[in-house]
Amino acid sequence: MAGKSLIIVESPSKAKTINKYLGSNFVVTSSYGHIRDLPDKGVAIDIENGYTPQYEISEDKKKLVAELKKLAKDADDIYLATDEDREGEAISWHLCSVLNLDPKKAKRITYTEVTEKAIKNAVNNPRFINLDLVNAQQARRVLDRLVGYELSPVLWKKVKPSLSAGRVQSVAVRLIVERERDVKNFNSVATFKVSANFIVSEEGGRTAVLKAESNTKFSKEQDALAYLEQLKGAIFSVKDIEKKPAKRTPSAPFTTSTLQQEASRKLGFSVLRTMRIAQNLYEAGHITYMRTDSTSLSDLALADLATEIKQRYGDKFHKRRQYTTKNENAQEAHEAIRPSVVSNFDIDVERDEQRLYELIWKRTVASQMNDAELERTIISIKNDKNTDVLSATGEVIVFEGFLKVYTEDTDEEADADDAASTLLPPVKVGQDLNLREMTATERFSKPQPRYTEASLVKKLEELGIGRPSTYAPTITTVQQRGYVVKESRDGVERKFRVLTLKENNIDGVTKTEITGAEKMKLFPTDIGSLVNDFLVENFKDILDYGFTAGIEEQFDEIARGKVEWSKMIDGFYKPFHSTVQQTEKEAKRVTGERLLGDDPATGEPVIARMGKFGAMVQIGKADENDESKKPRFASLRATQSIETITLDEAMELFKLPRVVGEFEGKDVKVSIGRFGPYIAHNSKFVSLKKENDPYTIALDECVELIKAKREAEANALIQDFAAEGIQILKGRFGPYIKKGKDNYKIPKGTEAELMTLEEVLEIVKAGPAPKKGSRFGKKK
DNA sequence: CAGTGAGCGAGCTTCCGCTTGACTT
Repeated sequence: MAGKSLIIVESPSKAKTINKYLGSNFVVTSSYGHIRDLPDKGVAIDIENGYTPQYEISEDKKKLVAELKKLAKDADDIYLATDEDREGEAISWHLCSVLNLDPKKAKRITYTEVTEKAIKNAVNNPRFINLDLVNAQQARRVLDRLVGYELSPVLWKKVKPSLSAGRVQSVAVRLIVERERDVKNFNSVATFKVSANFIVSEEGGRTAVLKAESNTKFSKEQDALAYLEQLKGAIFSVKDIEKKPAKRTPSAPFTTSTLQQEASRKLGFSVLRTMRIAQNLYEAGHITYMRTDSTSLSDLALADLATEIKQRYGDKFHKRRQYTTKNENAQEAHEAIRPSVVSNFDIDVERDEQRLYELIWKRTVASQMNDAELERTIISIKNDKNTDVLSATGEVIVFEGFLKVYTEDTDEEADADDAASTLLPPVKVGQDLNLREMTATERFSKPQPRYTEASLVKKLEELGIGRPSTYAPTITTVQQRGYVVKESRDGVERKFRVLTLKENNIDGVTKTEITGAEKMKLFPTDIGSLVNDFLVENFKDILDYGFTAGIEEQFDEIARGKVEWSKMIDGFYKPFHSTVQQTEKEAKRVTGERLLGDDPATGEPVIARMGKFGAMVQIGKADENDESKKPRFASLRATQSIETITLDEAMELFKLPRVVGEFEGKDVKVSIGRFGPYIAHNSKFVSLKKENDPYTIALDECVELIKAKREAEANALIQDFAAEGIQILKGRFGPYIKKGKDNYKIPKGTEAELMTLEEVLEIVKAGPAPKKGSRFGKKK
């Protein structure tokens, strides 16, 4: 390694690419993101001493850091090439600290595009670490820790253990809670909209239909009826034909957020799935980096795109465009998400990867294509009975431009009556038109739609909350905490009136439609609403939609060297901490308690509230003076909520646990537990199937389930050391050892059937396997 | 596709932002 230079980047795939560009005098390796951070345990900030963070090398990075140290020791020169943003600057600074480099002298290089020219240019022009930018990152990190680790314990005390709050997740939950309330409180207004179909004779004796609409709307059916009455026998004619040119412009290339939105709309992917697939494409070298907030393309990419478009579609389809990023918070450390090699349209990957790649390819190519030119035609139609004018709108494409490749979808459901992009039959001004029928249809105003994962990401980005690397994990977190659920819900039937004028006759019919049906939308849970209301009431500032934008401005001041970071934090923390203390002292426990009515049997009050293990209903209240007076409890079903459950529904819940009968001399009891409905029999438990109703299931059905479970257990038993109370069982991940409540892993390559008692005891002695941690950020 | 089934007595939970890998109890 003597005479060689070491370059450290953040992503290993990037390291691989850069390695190809630089000669053998360079060794390119990666830090895999941050290498040091605050430990999980405790606040780990010395608040009294200038908020000094107590950084640690993360457990899973120790091995990596040791390797980096070794490489650094042997290198002549070290270039810190982490991303050109706040976090990247901090990573370089942490690298200095673990590699014993002087941050004032270390060589820091940056580039926003991974091309040979950009990399070589960067290596030839190193700078020093920007300590102001590092301090802005430290302020960000410390503030997030203080908010998260002081707010969460307040929730443990006042609401329920293990809950969490934070600058980003709590605002995400607030958006969903408030949108849900808007939807529930929305007053739908009915209006009658008028449309008409005319018959137009075309050359050759054929006829075409011209569809037109009136701008006049009626709030009452009788007014709509009067309008139609008035037009009985009317003669309609073309009043005017107006033609206007119009154009459409392509969208900017993908950022993380817009990719997540379009993959959701066009492919139905969750944001997590989109990111996983994009990661695969990135690692295989098919696309550029997928966590980016930038819409810009490298000069190299622009040139390749020009060649590709001209060759595929012709010169007039190409238009060079460089997009500026609208988002004020963008840090633009990378390019937009684009194909690495634009001439590759077909790549050899899995189907989902292919579909996402195609989307990226088309979006990128379209972004460098010419506007689509359209001609919009508006035909106005008058009549001899009133002054109302109907109009028919049509659109024809004069020049396809980028539409040849790509159209962006919108979140709004397309109106089925939308007349856009239709060709209108040929008519002349003054020409009479034959009315086939005219209808006045009752339509209802709609509330703002509930959020999908992707539209929530869009909203968060607009508010400047969260980063490309955290959108998907944030959405997972709020669901994991039980604040939010993603599900589909059935709609309800709604009646609407349709009045039809046909052949001088008016008919009124009542039709039904389904309204309010939702597909994979985000809904708040009881605990989500409860926690949100508590936080909004007591920590209004932090839950404010503008909070992040406000502190980002202060971080910018730090980055510009105008403000000392610990002073900024002090200004935030002093009032925040005193609010925390005051809330802990004064705020009442939040249970969302709601009185449903009285128990018909005993006359005692029945309430719904949040308990330690979730939403529940309760009959009677505990009495300190009377030990014998214990309330009865029952958990709510997953589909029920504290805010909407009725007394009758609550009383149903108390029918469990239910003794169905006897089997082998023991009671067969049915109840609903933490994991859903189950049968308890002879101190064993059997889960009910989806189709079994715990309130009505019969004894023979229960017995069947018990027998089935016994058989499954017998099949799962590989070895039984009854004397020691140890069993070897067949599990989901292969065989494992079970003793009492503990499970033990069997080493790879060991034949479970042939294990001796001695071998098993050896494993048991070594202790049970550690509990499963979360997917990201493994616990020790 | 195994296991879990309570209603605080113990200790623990928790943030946001960078990154990918190991093969689960």
